[in-house]
Amino acid sequence: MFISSTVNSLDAKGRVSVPASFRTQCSEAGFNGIIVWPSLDGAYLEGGDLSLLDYYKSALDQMDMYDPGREALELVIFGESEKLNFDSTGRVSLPAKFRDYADLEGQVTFIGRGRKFEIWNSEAHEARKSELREQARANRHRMAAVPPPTQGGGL
Amino acid sequence: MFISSTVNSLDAKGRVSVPASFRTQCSEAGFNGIIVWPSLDGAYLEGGDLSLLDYYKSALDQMDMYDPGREALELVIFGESEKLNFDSTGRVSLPAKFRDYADLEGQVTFIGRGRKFEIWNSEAHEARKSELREQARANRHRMAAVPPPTQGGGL
DNA sequence: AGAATTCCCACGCTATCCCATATATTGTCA
DNA sequence: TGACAATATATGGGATAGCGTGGGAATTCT
Repeated sequence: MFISSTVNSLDAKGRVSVPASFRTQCSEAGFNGIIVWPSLDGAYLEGGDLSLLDYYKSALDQMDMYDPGREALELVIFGESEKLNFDSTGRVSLPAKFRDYADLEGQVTFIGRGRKFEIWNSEAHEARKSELREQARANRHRMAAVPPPTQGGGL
Repeated sequence: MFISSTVNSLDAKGRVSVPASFRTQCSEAGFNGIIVWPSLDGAYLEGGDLSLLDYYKSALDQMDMYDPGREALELVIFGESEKLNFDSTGRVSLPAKFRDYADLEGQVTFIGRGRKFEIWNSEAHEARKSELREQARANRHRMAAVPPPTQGGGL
Protein backbone atom coordinates (compact mmCIF):
# COMPACT_ATOMS: atom_id res chain seq x y z
CA MET A 1 0.00 0.00 0.00
CA PHE A 2 1.14 3.49 -0.77
CA ILE A 3 1.00 5.58 2.39
CA SER A 4 2.52 8.82 3.71
CA SER A 5 3.61 11.93 1.86
CA THR A 6 7.05 12.99 0.74
CA VAL A 7 8.30 16.09 -0.96
CA ASN A 8 11.25 15.70 -3.31
CA SER A 9 12.80 18.02 -5.82
CA LEU A 10 12.61 17.94 -9.58
CA ASP A 11 16.02 18.65 -11.10
CA ALA A 12 16.94 20.46 -14.29
CA LYS A 13 16.69 17.28 -16.32
CA GLY A 14 13.17 16.59 -15.18
CA ARG A 15 14.15 13.83 -12.79
CA VAL A 16 12.72 13.19 -9.36
CA SER A 17 13.42 10.61 -6.68
CA VAL A 18 10.52 8.29 -5.96
CA PRO A 19 10.15 7.82 -2.18
CA ALA A 20 11.93 4.65 -1.12
CA SER A 21 8.85 3.03 0.39
CA PHE A 22 6.99 3.49 -2.90
CA ARG A 23 9.88 1.98 -4.77
CA THR A 24 9.96 -1.30 -2.89
CA GLN A 25 6.20 -1.52 -3.28
CA CYS A 26 6.48 -1.15 -7.04
CA SER A 27 9.41 -3.48 -7.57
CA GLU A 28 7.57 -6.23 -5.74
CA ALA A 29 4.80 -5.90 -8.32
CA GLY A 30 7.22 -7.05 -10.99
CA PHE A 31 8.28 -3.86 -12.74
CA ASN A 32 11.19 -1.74 -11.56
CA GLY A 33 9.43 1.58 -12.05
CA ILE A 34 6.08 3.30 -11.82
CA ILE A 35 3.06 3.86 -14.06
CA VAL A 36 2.03 7.51 -14.28
CA TRP A 37 -0.85 9.32 -15.95
CA PRO A 38 -2.51 12.75 -15.79
CA SER A 39 -5.47 12.72 -13.42
CA LEU A 40 -8.98 13.07 -14.78
CA ASP A 41 -9.87 15.23 -11.80
CA GLY A 42 -7.36 18.03 -11.78
CA ALA A 43 -3.93 19.38 -12.54
CA TYR A 44 -1.93 16.61 -10.94
CA LEU A 45 -0.56 13.18 -11.79
CA GLU A 46 -1.58 9.80 -10.54
CA GLY A 47 0.61 6.75 -10.36
CA GLY A 48 0.84 3.18 -9.27
CA ASP A 49 2.60 -0.08 -9.89
CA LEU A 50 2.18 -2.47 -12.77
CA SER A 51 -0.58 -4.47 -11.13
CA LEU A 52 -2.84 -1.46 -11.49
CA LEU A 53 -2.83 -1.72 -15.26
CA ASP A 54 -3.51 -5.45 -15.10
CA TYR A 55 -6.39 -4.60 -12.88
CA TYR A 56 -7.79 -2.10 -15.34
CA LYS A 57 -7.34 -4.48 -18.22
CA SER A 58 -9.33 -7.18 -16.42
CA ALA A 59 -12.08 -4.72 -15.64
CA LEU A 60 -12.25 -3.46 -19.22
CA ASP A 61 -12.24 -6.94 -20.70
CA GLN A 62 -15.60 -7.50 -19.07
CA MET A 63 -17.18 -4.71 -21.09
CA ASP A 64 -18.44 -5.13 -24.63
CA MET A 65 -15.60 -5.04 -27.12
CA TYR A 66 -16.94 -2.05 -29.06
CA ASP A 67 -18.69 -0.22 -26.24
CA PRO A 68 -17.78 3.43 -26.85
CA GLY A 69 -17.33 3.91 -23.13
CA ARG A 70 -14.81 1.12 -23.08
CA GLU A 71 -12.93 2.58 -26.02
CA ALA A 72 -12.69 5.97 -24.39
CA LEU A 73 -11.50 4.43 -21.14
CA GLU A 74 -8.87 2.36 -22.90
CA LEU A 75 -7.57 5.34 -24.80
CA VAL A 76 -7.33 7.47 -21.70
CA ILE A 77 -6.06 4.83 -19.28
CA PHE A 78 -3.54 3.15 -21.57
CA GLY A 79 -2.94 5.94 -24.05
CA GLU A 80 -2.06 8.61 -21.54
CA SER A 81 -0.03 6.46 -19.15
CA GLU A 82 3.71 6.07 -19.23
CA LYS A 83 5.92 3.38 -17.78
CA LEU A 84 8.79 5.16 -16.06
CA ASN A 85 11.81 3.07 -15.08
CA PHE A 86 13.83 3.77 -11.97
CA ASP A 87 17.45 4.66 -12.58
CA SER A 88 20.14 3.14 -10.39
CA THR A 89 19.42 5.63 -7.60
CA GLY A 90 15.65 5.32 -7.67
CA ARG A 91 14.65 8.30 -9.78
CA VAL A 92 12.31 8.57 -12.75
CA SER A 93 12.37 11.30 -15.35
CA LEU A 94 8.99 12.87 -15.91
CA PRO A 95 8.20 13.59 -19.56
CA ALA A 96 7.67 17.26 -20.40
CA LYS A 97 3.99 16.76 -21.16
CA PHE A 98 3.44 15.56 -17.59
CA ARG A 99 5.41 18.38 -16.03
CA ASP A 100 3.35 20.84 -18.01
CA TYR A 101 0.06 19.20 -17.19
CA ALA A 102 0.62 19.23 -13.46
CA ASP A 103 2.66 22.44 -13.39
CA LEU A 104 5.63 20.66 -11.83
CA GLU A 105 8.92 22.37 -11.12
CA GLY A 106 11.08 22.72 -8.04
CA GLN A 107 9.34 20.90 -5.20
CA VAL A 108 7.06 17.95 -5.87
CA THR A 109 4.88 16.05 -3.40
CA PHE A 110 4.13 12.33 -3.50
CA ILE A 111 0.95 11.44 -1.59
CA GLY A 112 0.07 7.83 -0.88
CA ARG A 113 -3.52 6.81 -1.52
CA GLY A 114 -3.49 3.09 -0.87
CA ARG A 115 -3.63 1.32 -4.20
CA LYS A 116 -2.22 4.33 -6.04
CA PHE A 117 -0.58 7.66 -5.29
CA GLU A 118 -0.72 11.27 -6.43
CA ILE A 119 2.03 13.63 -7.57
CA TRP A 120 1.46 17.33 -6.98
CA ASN A 121 3.17 20.62 -7.30
CA SER A 122 4.01 21.06 -3.61
CA GLU A 123 2.56 24.55 -3.35
CA ALA A 124 -0.68 23.52 -4.99
CA HIS A 125 -1.00 20.60 -2.64
CA GLU A 126 -0.35 22.73 0.42
CA ALA A 127 -3.03 25.11 -0.76
CA ARG A 128 -5.72 22.48 -0.95
CA LYS A 129 -4.73 20.72 2.23
CA SER A 130 -6.89 22.65 4.69
CA GLU A 131 -9.88 22.36 2.45
CA LEU A 132 -9.25 18.64 2.21
CA ARG A 133 -9.16 18.29 5.99
CA GLU A 134 -12.44 20.13 6.33
CA GLN A 135 -14.02 17.90 3.78
CA ALA A 136 -12.69 14.81 5.51
CA ARG A 137 -14.03 16.14 8.81
CA ALA A 138 -17.47 16.66 7.33
CA ASN A 139 -17.55 13.17 5.90
CA ARG A 140 -15.97 11.14 8.66
CA HIS A 141 -19.28 9.88 10.05
CA ARG A 142 -20.13 8.25 6.77
CA MET A 143 -17.26 5.81 7.08
CA ALA A 144 -19.05 3.48 9.45
CA ALA A 145 -21.93 3.19 7.00
CA VAL A 146 -20.01 1.58 4.17
CA PRO A 147 -19.12 -2.12 3.84
CA PRO A 148 -15.51 -3.21 4.17
CA PRO A 149 -13.41 -2.40 1.10
CA THR A 150 -13.68 -4.64 -1.94
CA GLN A 151 -10.66 -5.22 -4.07
CA GLY A 152 -10.04 -2.49 -6.53
CA GLY A 153 -11.46 0.94 -6.77
CA GLY A 154 -12.05 3.41 -9.48
CA LEU A 155 -9.75 5.41 -11.65
CA MET B 1 0.53 -4.14 -23.35
CA PHE B 2 0.55 -1.11 -25.58
CA ILE B 3 0.61 1.97 -23.41
CA SER B 4 1.45 5.66 -23.82
CA SER B 5 1.24 7.80 -26.94
CA THR B 6 3.97 9.05 -29.22
CA VAL B 7 3.99 11.38 -32.17
CA ASN B 8 6.40 10.54 -34.98
CA SER B 9 6.78 11.90 -38.45
CA LEU B 10 5.88 10.30 -41.73
CA ASP B 11 8.63 10.93 -44.26
CA ALA B 12 8.46 11.49 -48.02
CA LYS B 13 8.73 7.79 -48.68
CA GLY B 14 5.75 6.93 -46.53
CA ARG B 15 7.83 5.56 -43.68
CA VAL B 16 7.25 6.10 -39.98
CA SER B 17 9.11 4.95 -36.88
CA VAL B 18 7.10 2.68 -34.62
CA PRO B 19 7.63 3.72 -30.98
CA ALA B 20 10.37 1.60 -29.42
CA SER B 21 8.18 0.23 -26.64
CA PHE B 22 5.64 -0.96 -29.19
CA ARG B 23 8.37 -2.61 -31.18
CA THR B 24 9.69 -4.76 -28.36
CA GLN B 25 6.12 -5.72 -27.54
CA CYS B 26 5.52 -6.87 -31.11
CA SER B 27 8.80 -8.70 -31.56
CA GLU B 28 8.20 -10.66 -28.38
CA ALA B 29 4.92 -11.82 -29.89
CA GLY B 30 6.89 -13.55 -32.60
CA PHE B 31 6.72 -11.26 -35.63
CA ASN B 32 9.20 -8.46 -36.25
CA GLY B 33 6.57 -5.98 -37.39
CA ILE B 34 2.98 -4.87 -36.80
CA ILE B 35 -0.47 -5.83 -38.06
CA VAL B 36 -2.45 -2.83 -39.32
CA TRP B 37 -5.97 -2.31 -40.66
CA PRO B 38 -8.36 0.60 -41.22
CA SER B 39 -10.65 1.13 -38.23
CA LEU B 40 -14.35 0.40 -38.51
CA ASP B 41 -15.12 3.47 -36.42
CA GLY B 42 -13.44 6.35 -38.15
CA ALA B 43 -10.65 7.75 -40.25
CA TYR B 44 -7.77 6.15 -38.41
CA LEU B 45 -5.80 2.91 -38.37
CA GLU B 46 -5.69 0.21 -35.76
CA GLY B 47 -2.80 -2.10 -35.15
CA GLY B 48 -1.39 -4.76 -32.92
CA ASP B 49 0.96 -7.69 -32.76
CA LEU B 50 0.47 -11.23 -34.02
CA SER B 51 -1.35 -12.40 -30.92
CA LEU B 52 -4.17 -10.00 -31.68
CA LEU B 53 -5.22 -11.97 -34.73
CA ASP B 54 -5.40 -15.11 -32.62
CA TYR B 55 -7.53 -13.19 -30.17
CA TYR B 56 -9.97 -12.15 -32.89
CA LYS B 57 -10.02 -15.62 -34.31
CA SER B 58 -11.07 -17.02 -30.94
CA ALA B 59 -13.76 -14.36 -30.60
CA LEU B 60 -15.10 -15.10 -34.08
CA ASP B 61 -15.03 -18.85 -33.49
CA GLN B 62 -17.70 -18.34 -30.87
CA MET B 63 -20.13 -17.06 -33.48
CA ASP B 64 -22.18 -19.32 -35.73
CA MET B 65 -20.14 -20.54 -38.68
CA TYR B 66 -22.58 -19.18 -41.29
CA ASP B 67 -23.70 -16.07 -39.49
CA PRO B 68 -23.49 -13.37 -42.18
CA GLY B 69 -22.20 -10.98 -39.56
CA ARG B 70 -19.34 -13.33 -38.87
CA GLU B 71 -18.44 -13.54 -42.55
CA ALA B 72 -18.42 -9.78 -42.85
CA LEU B 73 -16.26 -9.42 -39.77
CA GLU B 74 -13.82 -12.03 -40.99
CA LEU B 75 -13.53 -10.40 -44.38
CA VAL B 76 -12.94 -6.97 -42.90
CA ILE B 77 -10.65 -7.96 -40.04
CA PHE B 78 -8.50 -10.46 -41.90
CA GLY B 79 -8.99 -9.22 -45.45
CA GLU B 80 -8.11 -5.60 -44.84
CA SER B 81 -5.15 -6.21 -42.55
CA GLU B 82 -1.54 -5.95 -43.61
CA LYS B 83 1.58 -7.29 -41.98
CA LEU B 84 4.19 -4.54 -42.03
CA ASN B 85 7.81 -5.49 -41.30
CA PHE B 86 10.18 -3.28 -39.38
CA ASP B 87 13.25 -2.13 -41.25
CA SER B 88 16.61 -2.17 -39.51
CA THR B 89 15.86 1.10 -37.69
CA GLY B 90 12.36 0.18 -36.57
CA ARG B 91 10.25 1.85 -39.22
CA VAL B 92 7.38 0.51 -41.30
CA SER B 93 6.24 1.92 -44.61
CA LEU B 94 2.52 2.54 -44.67
CA PRO B 95 0.80 1.56 -47.93
CA ALA B 96 -0.83 4.44 -49.81
CA LYS B 97 -4.34 3.10 -49.21
CA PHE B 98 -3.78 3.35 -45.47
CA ARG B 99 -2.33 6.84 -45.64
CA ASP B 100 -5.30 7.97 -47.68
CA TYR B 101 -7.83 6.29 -45.44
CA ALA B 102 -6.54 7.90 -42.28
CA ASP B 103 -5.43 11.15 -43.91
CA LEU B 104 -1.85 10.64 -42.74
CA GLU B 105 0.95 13.04 -43.60
CA GLY B 106 3.47 14.95 -41.57
CA GLN B 107 2.88 14.16 -37.93
CA VAL B 108 1.37 10.85 -36.89
CA THR B 109 0.30 9.76 -33.40
CA PHE B 110 0.50 6.23 -32.02
CA ILE B 111 -1.89 5.72 -29.08
CA GLY B 112 -1.63 2.62 -26.91
CA ARG B 113 -4.90 0.88 -26.05
CA GLY B 114 -3.72 -2.14 -24.12
CA ARG B 115 -4.22 -5.07 -26.42
CA LYS B 116 -3.98 -2.92 -29.57
CA PHE B 117 -3.10 0.62 -30.62
CA GLU B 118 -4.41 3.34 -32.91
CA ILE B 119 -2.62 5.44 -35.52
CA TRP B 120 -3.99 8.95 -36.11
CA ASN B 121 -3.28 12.09 -37.96
CA SER B 122 -1.85 14.05 -35.03
CA GLU B 123 -4.07 17.09 -35.51
CA ALA B 124 -7.19 14.97 -35.73
CA HIS B 125 -6.30 13.17 -32.54
CA GLU B 126 -5.55 16.39 -30.69
CA ALA B 127 -8.97 17.66 -31.70
CA ARG B 128 -10.82 14.75 -30.13
CA LYS B 129 -8.73 14.47 -27.02
CA SER B 130 -10.76 16.61 -24.63
CA GLU B 131 -13.98 14.92 -25.69
CA LEU B 132 -12.33 11.58 -25.05
CA ARG B 133 -11.40 12.55 -21.52
CA GLU B 134 -14.92 13.69 -20.79
CA GLN B 135 -16.29 10.44 -22.08
CA ALA B 136 -13.86 8.46 -19.97
CA ARG B 137 -14.82 10.48 -16.93
CA ALA B 138 -18.49 9.79 -17.55
CA ASN B 139 -17.90 6.06 -17.96
CA ARG B 140 -15.32 5.25 -15.36
CA HIS B 141 -17.86 4.15 -12.78
CA ARG B 142 -19.03 1.44 -15.12
CA MET B 143 -15.79 -0.46 -14.76
CA ALA B 144 -16.66 -3.58 -12.86
CA ALA B 145 -15.05 -4.36 -9.54
CA VAL B 146 -12.98 -7.43 -10.33
CA PRO B 147 -10.66 -9.39 -8.10
CA PRO B 148 -7.01 -8.50 -8.54
CA PRO B 149 -5.29 -10.20 -11.46
CA THR B 150 -3.60 -13.51 -10.74
CA GLN B 151 -0.28 -13.07 -12.54
CA GLY B 152 1.04 -11.92 -15.86
CA GLY B 153 -2.27 -11.37 -17.58
CA GLY B 154 -1.80 -12.84 -21.05
CA LEU B 155 -2.29 -10.25 -23.73
C1' DA C 1 14.39 1.60 -68.56
C1' DG C 2 11.77 4.00 -65.12
C1' DA C 3 9.38 3.92 -60.84
C1' DA C 4 8.77 2.32 -56.53
C1' DT C 5 10.21 -0.15 -52.69
C1' DT C 6 13.55 -2.02 -49.52
C1' DC C 7 18.11 -1.98 -47.41
C1' DC C 8 21.86 0.39 -45.33
C1' DC C 9 24.67 3.99 -43.26
C1' DA C 10 25.29 8.57 -40.91
C1' DC C 11 23.82 12.45 -38.07
C1' DG C 12 21.76 14.93 -33.98
C1' DC C 13 19.03 14.86 -30.04
C1' DT C 14 17.50 13.07 -25.78
C1' DA C 15 17.09 9.92 -22.24
C1' DT C 16 19.54 6.75 -19.64
C1' DC C 17 23.48 5.14 -17.18
C1' DC C 18 27.12 5.81 -13.97
C1' DC C 19 29.91 8.04 -10.57
C1' DA C 20 30.57 11.59 -7.02
C1' DT C 21 28.77 14.34 -3.34
C1' DA C 22 25.45 15.84 0.21
C1' DT C 23 21.92 14.80 3.78
C1' DA C 24 19.46 11.84 6.83
C1' DT C 25 18.88 7.62 9.51
C1' DT C 26 20.35 3.76 11.97
C1' DG C 27 23.59 1.12 14.60
C1' DT C 28 27.53 0.41 17.78
C1' DC C 29 30.39 1.01 21.54
C1' DA C 30 32.69 3.44 25.14
C1' DT D 1 23.99 9.09 27.09
C1' DG D 2 26.83 10.94 23.69
C1' DA D 3 29.97 10.50 19.91
C1' DC D 4 31.30 8.28 15.96
C1' DA D 5 30.83 4.89 12.32
C1' DA D 6 27.97 2.61 8.92
C1' DT D 7 24.04 2.41 6.05
C1' DA D 8 20.37 4.24 3.34
C1' DT D 9 18.51 8.00 0.74
C1' DA D 10 18.48 12.13 -2.13
C1' DT D 11 20.74 15.27 -5.57
C1' DG D 12 23.99 17.02 -9.19
C1' DG D 13 26.64 16.54 -13.39
C1' DG D 14 29.31 14.31 -17.17
C1' DA D 15 29.56 10.28 -20.35
C1' DT D 16 27.11 7.04 -23.35
C1' DA D 17 23.89 4.41 -25.91
C1' DG D 18 19.39 4.36 -27.95
C1' DC D 19 16.00 6.40 -30.77
C1' DG D 20 14.05 8.99 -34.47
C1' DT D 21 15.22 11.05 -38.92
C1' DG D 22 17.11 11.96 -43.59
C1' DG D 23 19.24 10.47 -47.69
C1' DG D 24 21.78 7.46 -50.85
C1' DA D 25 22.59 2.71 -52.82
C1' DA D 26 20.76 -1.70 -54.04
C1' DT D 27 16.83 -4.45 -55.36
C1' DT D 28 12.46 -5.57 -57.25
C1' DC D 29 8.38 -4.88 -60.19
C1' DT D 30 6.13 -3.29 -64.17
